[in-house]
Amino acid sequence: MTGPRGSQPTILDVAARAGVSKSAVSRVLSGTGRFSDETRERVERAASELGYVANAMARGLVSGRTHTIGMLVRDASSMVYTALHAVMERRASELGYRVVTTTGVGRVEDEKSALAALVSMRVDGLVVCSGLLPAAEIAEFAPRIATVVAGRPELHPALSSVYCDEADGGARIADAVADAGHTTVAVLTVPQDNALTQYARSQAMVERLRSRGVRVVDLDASFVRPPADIAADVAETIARDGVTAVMCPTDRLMLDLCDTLRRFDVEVPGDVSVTGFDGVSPLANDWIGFTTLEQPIERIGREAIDLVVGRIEDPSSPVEHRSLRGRVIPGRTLLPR
Amino acid sequence: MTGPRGSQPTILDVAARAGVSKSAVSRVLSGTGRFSDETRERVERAASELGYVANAMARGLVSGRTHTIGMLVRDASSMVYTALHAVMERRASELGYRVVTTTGVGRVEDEKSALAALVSMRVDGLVVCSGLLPAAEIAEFAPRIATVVAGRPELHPALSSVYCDEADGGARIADAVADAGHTTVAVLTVPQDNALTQYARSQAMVERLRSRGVRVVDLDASFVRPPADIAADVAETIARDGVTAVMCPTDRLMLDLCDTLRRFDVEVPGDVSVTGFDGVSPLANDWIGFTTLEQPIERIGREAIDLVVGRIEDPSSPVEHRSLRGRVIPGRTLLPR
DNA sequence: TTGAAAGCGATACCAC
DNA sequence: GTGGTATCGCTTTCAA
Repeated sequence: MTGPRGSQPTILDVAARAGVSKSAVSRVLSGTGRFSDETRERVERAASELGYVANAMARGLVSGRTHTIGMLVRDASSMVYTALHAVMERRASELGYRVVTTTGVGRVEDEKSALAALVSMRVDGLVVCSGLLPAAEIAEFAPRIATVVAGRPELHPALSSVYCDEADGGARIADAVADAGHTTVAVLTVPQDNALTQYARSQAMVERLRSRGVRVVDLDASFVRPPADIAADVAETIARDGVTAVMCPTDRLMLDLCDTLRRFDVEVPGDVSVTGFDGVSPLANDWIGFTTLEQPIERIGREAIDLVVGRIEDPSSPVEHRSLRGRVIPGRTLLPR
Repeated sequence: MTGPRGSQPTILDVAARAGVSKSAVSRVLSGTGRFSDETRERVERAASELGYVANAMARGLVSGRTHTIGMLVRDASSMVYTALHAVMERRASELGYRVVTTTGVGRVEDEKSALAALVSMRVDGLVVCSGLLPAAEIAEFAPRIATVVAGRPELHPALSSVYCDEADGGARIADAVADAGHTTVAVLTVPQDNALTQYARSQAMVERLRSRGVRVVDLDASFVRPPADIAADVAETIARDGVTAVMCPTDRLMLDLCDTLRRFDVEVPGDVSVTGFDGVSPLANDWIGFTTLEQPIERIGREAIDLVVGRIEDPSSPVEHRSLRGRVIPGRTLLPR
């Protein structure tokens, strides 16, 4: 180590050790330009002996490119974002990009700063996977960085997006419930500003149920309400209104509901049928048996990456909005009636 | 926008617009040094009008600090890593750091390059959450970057680590099985080089069971084997050896097993009891009812961050190894016998 | 309090 | 083929 304690070796250290100029080192290590075999060998040896790792900041500063896509996720512990993350990472690496992920810790302010952090790193492209941050905040960077919104319908004219068709999904799972013969159904709904997508799908469920002549009870499932309170409402509506099925906007909420309902001596699916939404592993599993709508996560992730990379490599490529359909997964939490 | 199309405004653009020098802008925006109120106001206005976001590369290049912790996770779709991610993000932000996450896509080679990518970004610290990458590969960077291994016991002298006490955990869950009266038990085991931690916990289970006089059938659960094959082995050993309980090294594997066992007409827990390991939400849920060992994810994540930040801010702070105990979560997949 | 100037570590365009 | 030099955007002395 040449520099002060704790500092990393630079291209100059490598050059000195190899007995060549730093230009030569740069050429060899980046594989551009010409150099002799001997130069290559000496440089490579020196670099590996020194444990040299090029400084991406310096490199990005001059080249203006980082070959990195920044991904903003809403909640690192959500399975949906998690699944998206994995898919995107894979696709990006196929295309020669690296993905770095950051997340707000739930608050809008944090997400803004997380997004700014990504921008400050000068990632080549941005994929936003969060139904929290308003489109305007995201669009602010769009003129300067290729930006795609994934997993949420966002028809902003400056932002491309890929998402599950929530209206179709909500309608289909509602059809499954209606087809099973339920005539009085509770739908858990979150406020629009809690989560756009969840709101949209619940609305679609309500609408389709009504159009099929099903009586609908709308229940408040705001994020701030403890699952126990929601379960209490559900238990009450079962007793009072004769509800025989409950539709949830996410599998996660469905799980919490199934869990807490037991405290009210309500068993799923014995006493009431329940459906979810997302269909992401590991909850989407035959043994668990959730009846749910599976989002096309694989395609969403893949196409989101394809869209950003497309825009990175050709900034003139048009904004696109891709709506992808999910499919109903039948399970044992929905019983015919 | 001053520069060429698509480029971001620089400190010079802000300076020009505010009618001050770039030094002044730098001082105001980073809040260091002295400046008049008027200067501050003009700079702030110019910056926000331009949508200026400082270039972290340029900044980091000169300051030598990024205030960023790089996190390497093995598998972005694993719930354990995902949970760790969320915890770390939260703790880091409390301490004034940002976390960026990368992941290999499963192969050792990819993890090495993902780690190198983090190093090349010159993150201030590294948290490695992967049982895949050999310690030597990780340790290579340790002299120059504060490095902590989380979620896996790593006693390498250059690396701090925080992890769940696998031996204790394996023994405790094994005790639960033995206490329930099972006398012939199958333990699913993965090869050591598939996953150190999983290997360790399975070994601990086997050992404890044997020491309690339980007959143990060791079953191969290599990552490469399809769950159906594993389930077939389990079904066979139930029929042939009279196994009444199966212990799995992860909840995930447990779930796959429960699922595929049904194809062999083996019901859980009716025909056989099953236990898992990890206890991470959402699978750790009363309704699902897994009997498992809950890892202290919250503490692991928090302490990992505390350790890296400690070493970032005081490089002379000693290497530490913290072993944290988990606890058994009773569930309905383990029946007394 | 302010601005000019010197780098940080790499790349790229030069002559040689 | 090779090495010098300007340059990327910013922070940080250092004079003024």
